[in-house]
Amino acid sequence: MNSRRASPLQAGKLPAASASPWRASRERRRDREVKREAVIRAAARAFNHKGYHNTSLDDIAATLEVTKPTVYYYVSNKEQLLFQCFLAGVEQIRAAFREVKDLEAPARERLKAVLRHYGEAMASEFGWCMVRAEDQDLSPAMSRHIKALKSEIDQGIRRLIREGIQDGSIEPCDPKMTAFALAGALNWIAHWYRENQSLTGAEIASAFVTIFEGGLRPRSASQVAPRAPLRRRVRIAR
Amino acid sequence: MNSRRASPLQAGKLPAASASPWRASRERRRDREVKREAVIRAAARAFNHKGYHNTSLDDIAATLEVTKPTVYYYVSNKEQLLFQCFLAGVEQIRAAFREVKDLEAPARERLKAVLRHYGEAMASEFGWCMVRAEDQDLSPAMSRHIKALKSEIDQGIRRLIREGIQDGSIEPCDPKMTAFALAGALNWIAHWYRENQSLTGAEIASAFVTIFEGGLRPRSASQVAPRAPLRRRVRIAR
DNA sequence: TAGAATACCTACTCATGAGTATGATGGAGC
DNA sequence: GCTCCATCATACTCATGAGTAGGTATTCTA
Repeated sequence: MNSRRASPLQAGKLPAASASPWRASRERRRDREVKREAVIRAAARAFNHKGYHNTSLDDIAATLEVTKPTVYYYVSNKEQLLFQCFLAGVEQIRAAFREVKDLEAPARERLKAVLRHYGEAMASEFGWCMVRAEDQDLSPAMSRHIKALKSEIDQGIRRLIREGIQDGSIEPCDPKMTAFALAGALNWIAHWYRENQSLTGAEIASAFVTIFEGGLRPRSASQVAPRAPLRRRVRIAR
Repeated sequence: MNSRRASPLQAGKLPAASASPWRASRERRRDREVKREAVIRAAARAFNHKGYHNTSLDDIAATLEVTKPTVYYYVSNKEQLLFQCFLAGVEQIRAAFREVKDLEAPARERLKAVLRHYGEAMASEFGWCMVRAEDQDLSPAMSRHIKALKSEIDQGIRRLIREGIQDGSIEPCDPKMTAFALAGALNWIAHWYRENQSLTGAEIASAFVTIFEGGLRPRSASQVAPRAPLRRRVRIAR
């Protein structure tokens, strides 16, 4: 483990974003930040895979091929670790809001853009942490912090909906309930999405956006008269 | 199970569904089932409130004013307890499907009926358990069982969507993605809904159904031209 | 080249909580 | 009265996992 010796991969050809910065380059480079991020990323992966409570810090350390105290060298405790994962995910969504802020498009278009990024974030390795970082598992202070961030996003969505209703790009509706429905559908992605899925997060988000936009009720005025009698459900009574 | 002696509360005047059957009536009545259900209900409440891993069986016992071995007298282990809570919730949804099975209405109407019950179940005390009973926390066998039940529900929704597309009551769409979106929005209720909310589960479900049905894009052909220039977002350029 | 940091490891402590062994109590039936 | 069985409590065991104490090696700095 004690290898001085100039490393050849100094000028970063870092293969994948997932490799362990420890064993990857034997000699100790002290880019603390790189390693710290690797810890957080590994934690996110583990939480995503096994859940917060079923992941021990030993597990995370093993993934990185180090020991538990090393993990504690980069992060103060397990709760902090979850919190950092949460932040990493939320930041993606906040960026989406910023990106859209000064666009001149109607609100529905801006909302769609945000939702697409939102969905991508949910399908990322931090999705689970954003969705499952619960008050229940966190100290009161951290719980408040997380709630505030979540609320900020919720309010952002509601605002876009209200603006859409005003500028006529969105059908009048209850902004609160609509925001809940939208966020719920997208949050749920974090529950079922696994990498190596055929669709990317962005594609899923797009599909959802299309569904939400159009609605289930047919738009074509043809409104085919419900021809229920076609159904073959007479069968065994009882 | 062997209750000889006519029980006075046979013809149920059960005050609230929440009272403890133990201390509530000091003398021991041996309706094992009633007590067992009380255990499960108490567990569901506790899981709902504090999460599975943050709830000890001592907690649950304390709620019922008994001790842990008493809980183990009615249920074999913690996992079983979670599973029973899960079942209680899922059964409500399965009942909804059965109820709708032989209706002569167009598929969209049947779907709406199912979704309303679905939403109610999610707002019930078993909602959390249905949504959060994860593979991660369960033995492989139980995990398979739960997955099968979830899949059954998912497939049921997809089938209704397909039927709706066929009978013309639902706009053509991807049944799988649409089912995910619907279920996601409704499942999410279990995360944020708390009793003493102003809306009931059924009302929330109805609101969601309306949103899903109509879609965000305005239906009135008036299609107000996106008058984006109205917006006042020129401000500080970075 | 001698400290002084930095980065990491071995080997603990210690609380928590699931699950159990065993025994007490009290009513039912004879 | 005695026995059986259902019900419940006391008082454990035991594994797990968060977090730490203290030491070692490597690199930086003067």
